[in-house]
Amino acid sequence: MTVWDRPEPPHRPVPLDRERIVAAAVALADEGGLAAVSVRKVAARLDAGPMRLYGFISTKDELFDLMMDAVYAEILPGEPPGDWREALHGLAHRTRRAALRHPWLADLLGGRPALGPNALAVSEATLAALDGLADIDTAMRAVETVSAYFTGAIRRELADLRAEHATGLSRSEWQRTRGPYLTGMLDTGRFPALAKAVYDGAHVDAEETFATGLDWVLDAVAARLTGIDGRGAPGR
Amino acid sequence: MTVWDRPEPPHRPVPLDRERIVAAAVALADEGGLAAVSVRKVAARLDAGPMRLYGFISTKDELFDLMMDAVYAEILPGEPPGDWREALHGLAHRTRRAALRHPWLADLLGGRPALGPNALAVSEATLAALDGLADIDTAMRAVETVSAYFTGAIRRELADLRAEHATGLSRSEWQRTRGPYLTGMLDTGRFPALAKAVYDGAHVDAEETFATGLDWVLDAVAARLTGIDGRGAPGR
DNA sequence: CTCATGTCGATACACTGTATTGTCGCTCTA
DNA sequence: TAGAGCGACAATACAGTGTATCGACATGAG
Repeated sequence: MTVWDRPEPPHRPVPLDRERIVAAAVALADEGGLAAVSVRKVAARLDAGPMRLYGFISTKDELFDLMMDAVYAEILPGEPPGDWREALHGLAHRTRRAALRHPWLADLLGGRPALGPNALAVSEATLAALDGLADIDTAMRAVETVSAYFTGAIRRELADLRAEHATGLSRSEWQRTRGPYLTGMLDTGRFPALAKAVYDGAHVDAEETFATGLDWVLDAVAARLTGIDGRGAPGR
Repeated sequence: MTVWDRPEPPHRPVPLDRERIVAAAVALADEGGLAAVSVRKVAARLDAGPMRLYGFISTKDELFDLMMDAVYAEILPGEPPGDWREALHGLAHRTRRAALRHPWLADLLGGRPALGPNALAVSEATLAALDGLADIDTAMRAVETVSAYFTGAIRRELADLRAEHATGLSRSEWQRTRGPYLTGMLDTGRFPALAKAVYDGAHVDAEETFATGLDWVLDAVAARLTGIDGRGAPGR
């Protein structure tokens, strides 16, 4: 029985694991946004039937969870930070850069609790950088407050960015599309303060806005961390 | 020709407007989350065919925009705030309460630029409260920073809340579901700082966490607003 | 060599957003 | 008053979605 007689071995299914699945899903999302990630398309990229994936995940949301955690791997600090401020500063900026690389991250950020191993590692590294500087509750508040800030800021930045890009040519095209409505509204005179802000504002670039707001928040944290009794000035 | 001879007039379509459409959509979302809002279901609530809605919106996303703006009406300050801090404080808390009434708001917050009339009115009222206290750019930064904070904080709070509720009975059931995995991970010893935080943390309630973080951020804003030269302490 | 097992793919279902097309009542004109 | 145009509405259609179910089949054990 020569090779010629023997039929080709039956098409063995491609071996699959979560890593390959997530990589395919992330690639799809990078190309076409979260909406482009469908169970069928991910499976197709892996030469598998759609139902195959349900051996590894039990719901599409879980696929999103895995994608999130894959990105948290990019957010992990490369080397131990010098101090707590550098740790939080770095965390915020790395998260932002990850979101710029993977715009769909903005849709997921803060959407569900991040409990994957990489997300936990990020939390660990961050909390560790605050160790000994304050009681645990203050440290957690610090992390949560800063995280809340950059989550919100990143979401807004990417929402704006997407709104611009959606119209086609960025900026000029956008001004022509959204402009008429907005200028129309502002010219009604019902929003004088807003109009002044829009017309007289400096329109600083996104990164600087992000960095500045972050510094404000970090200053607030510093005030509590370095306060004599750990409480700092009373709020309100 | 009596009434009896005359046939019933043909079924006249229910008059429709955006307000009714949005009200129906909001009701559906309140009951079953954003996922429960489908063009068909909204239309069905109004005794209309699905395509009917496309005379008022051109895309489902636009329906979401309208829903958002409807909620912004609830966020508008009832009376003029006493000072800038009260304005921002009130804005944050009203937004949070709106999100607790309409949990789906968390999915939309910060997702797309809010340009509806009510959103603009909210921005106007907020910026107006800061008028004269600083240059325009500083005022905008203040609003954006605080907004970023409470957007992120609200999203996280509702994500956690949803994760708890999803398992069925809140808290105890949740501990039993997510608990095993989390404790398992923490007990590996790979996350000592995180483990300490989870086990020794005080687990303060959500509203206090929100309020405290907000006060921190407001303090940071205050430092810039009342600074002699409007810049306050240099960051980083 | 046979049989049980468990993995994989096909099929199916209920549903989605939206384009297209047809219909029908109203209003304006001759 | 008859007709014609028009605009709003509904029905149908299509391509795609997440996921449950089920049948087949290659692989391992006996």
